Formats: sequence, C-alpha cells, structure tokens
Amino acid sequence: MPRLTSADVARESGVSRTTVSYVLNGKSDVAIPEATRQRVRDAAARLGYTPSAAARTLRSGRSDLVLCVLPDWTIGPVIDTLLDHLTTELAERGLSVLVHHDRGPRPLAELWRAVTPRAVLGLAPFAEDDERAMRQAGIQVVGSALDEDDHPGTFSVPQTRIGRLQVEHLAERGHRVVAYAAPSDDRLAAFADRRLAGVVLECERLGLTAPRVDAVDLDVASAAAVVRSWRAGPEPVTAVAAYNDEVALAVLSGLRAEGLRTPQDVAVIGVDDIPAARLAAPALTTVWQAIDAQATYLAAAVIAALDDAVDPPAQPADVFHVIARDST
Amino acid sequence: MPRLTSADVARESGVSRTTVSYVLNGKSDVAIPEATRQRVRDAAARLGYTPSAAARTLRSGRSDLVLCVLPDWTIGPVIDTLLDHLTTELAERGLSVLVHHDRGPRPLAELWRAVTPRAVLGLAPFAEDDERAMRQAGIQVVGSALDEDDHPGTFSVPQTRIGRLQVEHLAERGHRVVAYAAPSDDRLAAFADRRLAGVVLECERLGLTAPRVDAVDLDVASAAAVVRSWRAGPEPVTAVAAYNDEVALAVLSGLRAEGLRTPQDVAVIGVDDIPAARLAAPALTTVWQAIDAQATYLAAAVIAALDDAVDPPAQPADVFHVIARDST
DNA sequence: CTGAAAGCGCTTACAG
DNA sequence: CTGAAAGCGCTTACAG
Repeated sequence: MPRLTSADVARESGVSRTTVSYVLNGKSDVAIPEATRQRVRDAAARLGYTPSAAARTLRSGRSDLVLCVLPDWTIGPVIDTLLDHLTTELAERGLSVLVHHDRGPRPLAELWRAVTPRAVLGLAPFAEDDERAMRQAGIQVVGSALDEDDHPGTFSVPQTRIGRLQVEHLAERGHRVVAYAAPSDDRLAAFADRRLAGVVLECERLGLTAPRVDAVDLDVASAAAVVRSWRAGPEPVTAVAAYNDEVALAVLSGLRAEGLRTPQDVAVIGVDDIPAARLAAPALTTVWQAIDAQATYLAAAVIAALDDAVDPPAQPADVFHVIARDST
Repeated sequence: MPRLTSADVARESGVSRTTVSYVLNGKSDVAIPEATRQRVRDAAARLGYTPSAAARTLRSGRSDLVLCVLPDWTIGPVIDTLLDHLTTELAERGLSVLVHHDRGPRPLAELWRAVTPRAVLGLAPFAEDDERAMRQAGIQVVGSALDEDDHPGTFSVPQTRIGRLQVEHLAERGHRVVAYAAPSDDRLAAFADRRLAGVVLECERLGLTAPRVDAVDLDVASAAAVVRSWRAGPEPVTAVAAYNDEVALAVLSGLRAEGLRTPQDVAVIGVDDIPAARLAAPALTTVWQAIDAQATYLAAAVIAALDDAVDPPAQPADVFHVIARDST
C-alpha cells in the first residue's frame, strides 16, 4: 500500500500540490479563498494525510524534533519530572521531545545525524567537539553546566549551591564536624564532586572543620562501617551531608546499625526529596529542587535558541530549598 | 556553510556518487576494486562526511530509529534499567533507541509520523487505532500486555503473577488475613488493578479471606489512618501486599506511627527492590523483576519483528522472585 | 567495473 | 489566484 502524498490530496480536492502545501502549512501571505482552503483541508482529513517528515526535513533542512540527551547516570525522579514538563511545554510549540539515553559505544554524532533534530538539549555537559559539530550542522545546542558560572546558551544547575545549603542548614543546628557521604557509583562523580565542593566551601566560610569524605554503598553493612570510622578519633562527626536521598538513607541505616540516634548523635541531610525520604524513620531532611521552574526555564531556553533570540531567558533563582524534617 | 554531500566525496575521490554510495554502504555484490573502495572511504573520512538521514529515509522509506513510547506513569527504576539495556542491545544492530514520554495532548500519530521509525515499542498497551495506523504505515509494532495471555507480537509482563507471588509468600509465613495497599496515583491504575487481581486470585486459591483493599498515599498520616482501619474489626489484617516498594514504605511508616511491630504484628511485602527497600527499618521484603532477561527479550522481539522472523523469541519465564528480608 | 538518470515527497521561487 | 518546475541528498535499476 503506497504512501499517501500531497499529490493524492491535490487530486482529491482538485487543486495543485502547490496549493495543498500552502493551505496545509497555513501560509496566509498567499491569497487563497477560504472555500478552496476548506476543500483542501477536508480532503486531507478524509484521506488521513500526514506529510512525510523525511521529505520535509530533506527539503527544509530542519525537523520538528528536539533531542534530549541524558547522561550516563541513572535517571532520578528529578530528571523524570523535568522531561515531563519539557515535553508538555515544547509540544505547545509543535516540537516533539525525544529522549536518548547516552549509553553504550555508539557515538553521539551518529544519533543526531540520524534524527536531524532542530535542537539538542544536553542534561550533562557535551564533549567539546560534539558540541561544535552540532552547531556546525545548524543544530541549536543547549548544554548544561554544573557550576555557578553563567555560560551563554547553557543551563546551569549549580551543584555547589546544594552542598552549601546542606552545610548551612547543619551549621544552623549547631554542628561543627561534618562529613560528606559520596555515592559509590563512579558515573555520578561529576555531580558528586561539585556538591562536595560546595560542602567544602561552606565549611571554610563558616569556619568549620574540613569535612571528612567517604563513599557509602547502598547497603547497611557498608554504611555502618563508614559511620564507625566517622565516629572514631578525637573529633567525631555529628552531621552528614549526603550526595542524595538514597545515600542519606544508607547513612541512616548505618547509624541505626551502630546504635546511634538521629539526630541527637548524628544528623543527616539528603538531596532530592524522593518519596522514601519523608517515609524514613526518622523522616529525612533534604534539599528540594524547584523542578517546575527549571523545566520552564529549559523549555524557554530551547525556544529562545530556535527563535535566534538575542536575550536568552533569565535562569531561575533560588531553585533549591531545604525541607527540614526529623533527621536534623 | 552548505551541507557535505556524497557529491563532495565523489569529487574528492574522483568517482561517481553511485560508487560512493556502493562503497559506503558496503555493497559487496558490486565488484569494486579494493583500491577504489579505500580511496572513497579515505575521502569520506577526511571530509567528515555523514549521509543525510532525511534523504536516506525519504529514499528508502525506513529509518534506523526505534521509538520507545513510555506511558503516562512515572518511570520507575525498572523502566530505566530496561531502557539502558535496550539501547545497548539494539545499538549493536545499528538501531538507535529514542524514548518518548507520552504526555500532554499531542496525538501519538504526530510523533511517529515525524520520526518515521523502523519500529515502535510500547511499554504500555497502545490504543487499537494507533496500533493499526502504525502497522499500515509499515512500522513494526511491539506492544505490551499486562496479563498472562500471550498475544503474538506483544510483550507481556504478567502483573497478576506479582500479586500471586506476594500472597504466596505471605501465606507461607502463616498469614490468613491480607490487605492490598493500592497506589493513590490514578495513572498507575492499570498496573495496580492487575496486581490486585493476582492478590485476589491467590487468596481464593489458598482459601484465605478476601483481601481488604485501600489506597495509601505516600505520607505517614494517610498510611497510619489506613493501617488503623485494617486493624479494626473482628479479623485484623496481619499482612500487607503493597503495589510497590514506595507504597510499602508508606505502610511501614504507618505501622510505626501506630506503634505496631513489623513483622510480628503486621508483615509487609513490596515490589521493585528499589535501593530504599533494603535500607528501610525493617529491611523490606519485596518482589524483584529480572530486568536483564526482560530487556534481552524485548530487544530480541524488536529485532525479530524487523527481520520478519516467523518465530518470535520465547518470553522469559520466571522473571519474578521474592527477596525475603525482615519485614515478613 | 563505473556513471547518468530517475525518483522518494515535499516546499517555494517564479511564471502566468 | 493557481500551477509547472526545480531541487533538497540519497539509492538503485539500467546502460555502457
């Protein structure tokens, strides 16, 4: 069964393919009587015609696809929500969001050349040559940065800010000896290191002891061992800033295994506010991100890039907030 | 800067576009001397040429994209892992996996027509007319089913099996009065109902009291209220099968709030084995899914569909297992 | 062994 | 107001 083309619609409505194209693309600068327009639209609908995206892309050199490239680490609920919002907001502009999990050996270039997206949105920094190649191919690129510097055309989620907030909160509660519970998954290193940097900076600023840093596996035994080492020595740790809520839950379980009380003996703060955080015993204090604001910003950034806007939208401020619960 | 085309490669290597196409696509049935082949490949590499996917798709009517449509519910870690595996396994066949979050008002048809994928993989059942339209357009469709019936060309994850396993495990521990903790998120209803059906069937089979069923929000107060109602009356509930680990953690927190002991007073079993499960107090018993086996099967199913294989691969058996921990 | 030519389905400058 | 024609970049049947 052959594909339905604009020629079929043209025949059905008794006009030329040119007219079909004008009508279906809503070209209002060409004067076509409303009656003709309606006839064409009816025919298209009756036939169930949809234009070939391949032909359109070939002709115009651009598609209506926005490719969102996810990094190598596990998608947390944050990214998940972000994608939802993004999909919805860009859909209003007729843009479809396609997500690619950047795993395995295939070079990124193969993918974006295959989809010819209008824009590529990276949720982790791109390799420099990848980014250059995409721009050269006329694709709008919105990258990501993990630090607080504002790069133009870049989405920064200042990870250091998270670490700072954690320490700030712990210091307010009177803690002076803080540890950082890093994830054991290497793929998270880029994020974990930035958050740690924030923890270190804030400890310095507040005159606290430099933080101890250890990786904590997501199991009780590993966490208990780390907790034991933190409590040994002349200056036992009394508060833990964890990479995220899962690591924080592991620390909580380690404290429990060691017979320590939270928050009396050791306080714990996570990041993300996953559902399990508020259900933990004690309920976990954590840093929450304003995903909606970030998603709206990202959508606006993509749209601005597509419109060749001179002024990219302003990054949302204050996207992070501490949710104080019983673990601190 | 104009796009690099096969004509550029042809000029650079002193052959025709025909020869370039033959060489670059590895057509071994045309006799082209190795020297020429090498010259063409060198030129292509030197120039950094990659064929236009749009043109290729337009010409051949098929792309190298596999579109994976995610349903409206939150991606759990299970789906996440599944996508990883799928991406890796299909990459070996030169296929790129693109994921679409099916939210918002845009009809699915617009998307698949825009990407012209080789195959579409649905992780929840498709609407009938969507599926028909895709097949008509020559797209291979691998759908999903939530029950135990084997539909051809369909990926079944028998949700009822999960509910059965939960009850089987609880009954082995001596429980006779079981409750089902349903999620309060309506989008999960399709899954929750199937799992509940399994719980009900297994209760019947084992001659247990018909299960009480209540939705449990992911917060302590809501869970505590539900727990209270379960414990009231002449036949207090002594075991809870939860929709998933998050709901199970909520039940755990509700039991704690009500001063009940787990598992002595009430046992709890979840589904998924999220990291927080093993870190909970007490560590949560749960049903684990063999994601690897399912992903491998899915990849094989897609490939079989693309190859027009007569025999689709066999569904993996025994993909679910109970991980017994301290909550039962 | 290699190339000229047609055609996939669309859009748009141009001619009428 | 509407249509004939060119051309986006590729592949492949056909001719040499």
